Amino acid sequence: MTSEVSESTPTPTLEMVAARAGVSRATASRVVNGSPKVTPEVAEAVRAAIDALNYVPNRAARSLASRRTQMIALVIPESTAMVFADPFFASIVQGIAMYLAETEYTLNMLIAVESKPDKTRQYLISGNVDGALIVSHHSGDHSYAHLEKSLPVVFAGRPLLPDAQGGSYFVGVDDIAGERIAVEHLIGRGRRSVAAIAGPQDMPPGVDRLEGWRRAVQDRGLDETLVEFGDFTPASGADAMRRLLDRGIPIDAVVVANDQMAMGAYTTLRERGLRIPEDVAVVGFDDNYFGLTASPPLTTVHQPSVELGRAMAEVLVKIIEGHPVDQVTILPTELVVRESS
Amino acid sequence: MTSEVSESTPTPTLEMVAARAGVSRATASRVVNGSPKVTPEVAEAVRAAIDALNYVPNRAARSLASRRTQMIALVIPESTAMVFADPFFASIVQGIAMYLAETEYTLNMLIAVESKPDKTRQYLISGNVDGALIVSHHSGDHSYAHLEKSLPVVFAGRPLLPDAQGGSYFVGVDDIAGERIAVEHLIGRGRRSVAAIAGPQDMPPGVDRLEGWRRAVQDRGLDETLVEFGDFTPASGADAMRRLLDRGIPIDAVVVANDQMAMGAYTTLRERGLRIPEDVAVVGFDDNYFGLTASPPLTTVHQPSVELGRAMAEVLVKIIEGHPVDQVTILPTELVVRESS
DNA sequence: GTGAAAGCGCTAACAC
DNA sequence: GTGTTAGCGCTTTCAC
Repeated sequence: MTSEVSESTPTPTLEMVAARAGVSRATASRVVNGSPKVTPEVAEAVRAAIDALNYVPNRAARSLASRRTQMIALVIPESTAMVFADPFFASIVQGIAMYLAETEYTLNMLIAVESKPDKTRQYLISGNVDGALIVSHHSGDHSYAHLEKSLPVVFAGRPLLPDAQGGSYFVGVDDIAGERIAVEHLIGRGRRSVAAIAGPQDMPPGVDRLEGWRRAVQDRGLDETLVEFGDFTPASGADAMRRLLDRGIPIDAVVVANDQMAMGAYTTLRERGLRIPEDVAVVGFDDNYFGLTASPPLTTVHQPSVELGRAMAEVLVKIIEGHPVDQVTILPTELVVRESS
Repeated sequence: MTSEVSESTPTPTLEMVAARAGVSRATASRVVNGSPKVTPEVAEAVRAAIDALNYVPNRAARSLASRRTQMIALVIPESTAMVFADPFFASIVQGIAMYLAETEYTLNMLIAVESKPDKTRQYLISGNVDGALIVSHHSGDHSYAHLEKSLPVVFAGRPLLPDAQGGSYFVGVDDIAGERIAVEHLIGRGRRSVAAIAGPQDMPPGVDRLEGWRRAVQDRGLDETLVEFGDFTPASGADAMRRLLDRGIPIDAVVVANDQMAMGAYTTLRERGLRIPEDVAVVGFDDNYFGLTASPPLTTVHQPSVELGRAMAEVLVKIIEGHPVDQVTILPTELVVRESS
């Protein structure tokens, strides 16, 4: 047993490990880094010393010498910082963190303060991290556009300008296809007046989901003017629904660009005494538990959010380690039919 | 203008800054670190060189030499990783990140994988970070109990065992007082049969909020048996409400240990044809926008979650920098009266 | 396969 | 006030 009154043991160094194993620091280092050119017995001895001493490499020293930091930045623009209130982003972060927990990389979370735009940029390009993950509502953001020249970067979502993606990498879903399937589902159930509550048109998901609705509606020759916009918040969804209803045109279904606005639409529909789905069917987008636990449970387009985060991290690590990866990774969406449609 | 075809500029070092400013590395370092013992003119020259070169200190080198890492770990147990789905935790993380963004410290987010409990622990005590923030449902968690002997640690919530807090620091709210005020509000509005939907009894907030209800109810000599338990999820709140109603005892109000379970209670109440608040008043706890956007908007006990995160980070930084801080920081809750009561 | 030696970029005594 | 001098703990040629 260890002495109860043991002095706080000095942090073990590679030097100590090497001494205990009777080898040089170089060899000990090789074992730590899994170099193949070490005799099994020697490696074993070093490993024994390592856990006898409870040795953990000093990251600072390691990265100073190797010029790799083993750190990955997760950059969140301040304006998106409310991100955390959004279960979708929350899940992405979770996916990233969980993937990285299995690797040697460490997650460095940065809130990019807008008043000091250069601070974040400088931090990133100054070799403090091996790569960056950018999670922003406005994907392909402003200040991060040319970052990929200095270090590997992976963005959530799709590039803002399809042609301008440069050397950037993206991980996202096909919003157009996802929303389109939602509309077709509604039409398939006999709905003929399918309105849309769209998201902001300066964000790719806002644009693409609207486009998905538009294409489906055009295909069937239905009314393409039945659209109102919101900003992804529940309140804005409620307002948009109100405006849609106030047009006086009968509506028997509405696809909403995210679950939270769909919840707002629920509120308005109830106010007006309309039943869901009997009078108006509602379909959301995201699949978070706002919708899952709503009444009636919301039919929605599921995005694999945790997997999205996981994939972002995975792509970045591959780039860093020089493995080949596609520039754009698209994960599938899936329509989850519940009781609101 | 800079040449368009400039080679990728080598990362500037302190050495280069010093040379350009015509001083020694030591002096340059002093300027970078804000030492007072530098002649203003010299300092100015160095500063000029710094931004001419766009110099950013290399963290690895700095921390290797100074034995400080300028990194703070945010530890989230895997079991709590769903944390991110909980707006309350999400806000705490946001508060932490935003505070740290203003300091020299950097946030290192770790998911403590339960299958390798020592990995996280070792990482923390091996000098990779200057301090740790522990955000766990089970505050004062298992493996982190004795961490404070090795590095500064701040926990969210209150200590599990009041006497066993040792050298630990805590930041939280007074759940007992908060819930008590909620109950008194209900009684003040004439409710006489105030039930409780409590949280898990292995978490301080679960225990304390129940205790707050109990004390208030006891004071007025009301029924103390009207309690059912949930696990903080909406579904469990719905179930608990169902069990409460099934007892056949008339209930005219219910305090729920968090907003999400309150949303579940809403669902059940509606199922049973009971009106909120006419038949049953409902009060939640947290104040997130599940409740805010519910219909009717939920009366709830507000927790200053972003501030809680901010305070955690602030306390930790103070400890690290040797400033005095209280071991326990309690932030105020506030009853937000909306339409459900 | 293994060791010796030379740094990685910076801070911190210690002289001056 | 400023420069000199040692390292911080590790990786990585380069010989052997």
